[in-house]
Amino acid sequence: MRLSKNFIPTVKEIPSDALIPSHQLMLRAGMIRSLSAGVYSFLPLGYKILKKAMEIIRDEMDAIGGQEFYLPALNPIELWEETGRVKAFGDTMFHLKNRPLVLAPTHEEVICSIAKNHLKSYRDLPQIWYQIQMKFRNEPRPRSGVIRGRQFFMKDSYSLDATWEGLDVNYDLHAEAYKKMFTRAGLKFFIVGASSGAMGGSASQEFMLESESGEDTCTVCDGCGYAANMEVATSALQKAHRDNESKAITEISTPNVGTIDELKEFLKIEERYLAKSLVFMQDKTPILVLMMGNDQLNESKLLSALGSDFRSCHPDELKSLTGADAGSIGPIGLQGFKIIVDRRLQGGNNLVSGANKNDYHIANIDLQRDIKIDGYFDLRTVNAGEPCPKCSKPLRVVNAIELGHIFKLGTKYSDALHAYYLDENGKEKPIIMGSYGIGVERVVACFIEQNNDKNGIVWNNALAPYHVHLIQVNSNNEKVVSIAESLYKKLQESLVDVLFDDRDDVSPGFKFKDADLIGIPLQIIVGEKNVNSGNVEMKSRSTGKRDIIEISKVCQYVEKFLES
RNA sequence: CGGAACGUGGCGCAGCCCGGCUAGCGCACUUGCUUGGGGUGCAAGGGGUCGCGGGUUCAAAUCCCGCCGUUCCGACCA
Repeated sequence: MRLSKNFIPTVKEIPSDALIPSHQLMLRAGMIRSLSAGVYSFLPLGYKILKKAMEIIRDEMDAIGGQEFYLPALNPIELWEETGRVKAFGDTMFHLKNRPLVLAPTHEEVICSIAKNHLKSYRDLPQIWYQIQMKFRNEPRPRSGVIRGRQFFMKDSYSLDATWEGLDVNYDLHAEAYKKMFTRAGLKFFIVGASSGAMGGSASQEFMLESESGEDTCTVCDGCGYAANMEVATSALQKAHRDNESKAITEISTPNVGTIDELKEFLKIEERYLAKSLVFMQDKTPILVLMMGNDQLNESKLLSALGSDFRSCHPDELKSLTGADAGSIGPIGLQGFKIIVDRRLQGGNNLVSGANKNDYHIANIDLQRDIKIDGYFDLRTVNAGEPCPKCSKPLRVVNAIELGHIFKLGTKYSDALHAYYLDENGKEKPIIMGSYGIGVERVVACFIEQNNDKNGIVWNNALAPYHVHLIQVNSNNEKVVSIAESLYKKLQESLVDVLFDDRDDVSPGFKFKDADLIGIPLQIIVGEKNVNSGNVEMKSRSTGKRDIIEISKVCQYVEKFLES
């Protein structure tokens, strides 16, 4: 492709709205332009790269027997009413004003409606159905360029099975396919156990990429490779140990002591003896949550412990429910509360907690003796430096970008939409589903996040928009022009995809800067210096290494380079 | 949705606090010359409803009010 005739609008200056490297570079290299918040046009260069990413994904999906669909973005709203997801998505789903249609944010409903009409027998199963298409989500806050947009390409696949064992097989096939895709794309990723959240289902893993600009938080262990989303992460931190003797309960005066730190200072005791109380409302039931010391409650963990949504209490509500303000609330003497306790406190005795009376605490609480407890759960948030639950090395806490997510969905959607099949015994059963997503733009943006330098992007062969970047340095030199032209022709004949900088109105420095910015792995530089002795220069974008080679050996060199 | 900032030729910005000549600078663009291995140099040009609406004033890019847009922090994130 000739740069003189094609549209790759590179820019020198960094657009002020772009903060992260991938966003800045995608704009500067002429890959994308923004149209409005979270909505991007892909220009020819960017689209070419996006298609490369899709091709890798498609290839690995086909390899596990996936069948590609093209599904409608416009969905009748009634379909979404049936699964209750109009409400579940709420404002995140785009609604059309002049038809009862919504823009699909994902496609479980459509897949199910097809399955329901055509997969009637266990003999029709299993199936893997996938699509690589635009999804629409009215994100309240788009950010980080194409990493969180309001419309984006997603590879979504759905496994349809007759048995739970079959689901396990398809789930594992997807996990393996994902590893292959991301490895081929050159991404340094890790896999975490995750919360399946409101999506429902039994197991779920996320494919993550460590990045400062990530919106998820994960713990990772550099020792053994353990990694988990903070929503489910645990550590091998010591539990409360039980003193031999449980002392008698006593009320103690603690004037002006509100926080755990103040209490620790005031009583001069170890933090592990302190039980912090938090109050939530679930429907109309007040919930008291006990945490050790300064341990932070993780709301995702609480959500899975409670099973349904909850909210925190207003200050005046706290006072009327417990008789005290936050800071003096405790488990002793509460009426009508459900009490749940973090596992770290399990078995604890001689604990101090609020007395439900301002400025007073109760000492020597024995959880087994003094309180009726409705359950122990892991509720705390892991902190950096705590020991890994597998190997006890210190954990790191990192931000990460979610590239892909695989779920064992189960029968939630097939039940709601009556997608049933007949088993060997002629018995009607819901199809068992899995759902597996990948953010395509994220694959591209994440690659750039991990592969750039001060001059621009550094593509690998898998995602690079062109195989080689041919630079004709001196357009006024006939010999340079004729050699560059003949190399262009010859390379194209060898099926090499060439970006040819044949511009005659641009200085050499400008061309080199553009080449480094766009970041094609191999640059072929045709300049006066070398052609006079029958040579051209091959420059690797990643290493900066230059080889002077004979003109006749260019194709051979390129071939070898592309294989590596 | 809560908090904050910004909005001035295509891009990056100055001017605004303290109202007053024809709204400026760099990049990009056009033309000519120049240069030709790391965003050449010189010269001459074109391009602006100063986000939108209202108000104050003799006079508003500048002060006041409202709205819209964009970005950041938080909440949310299937």
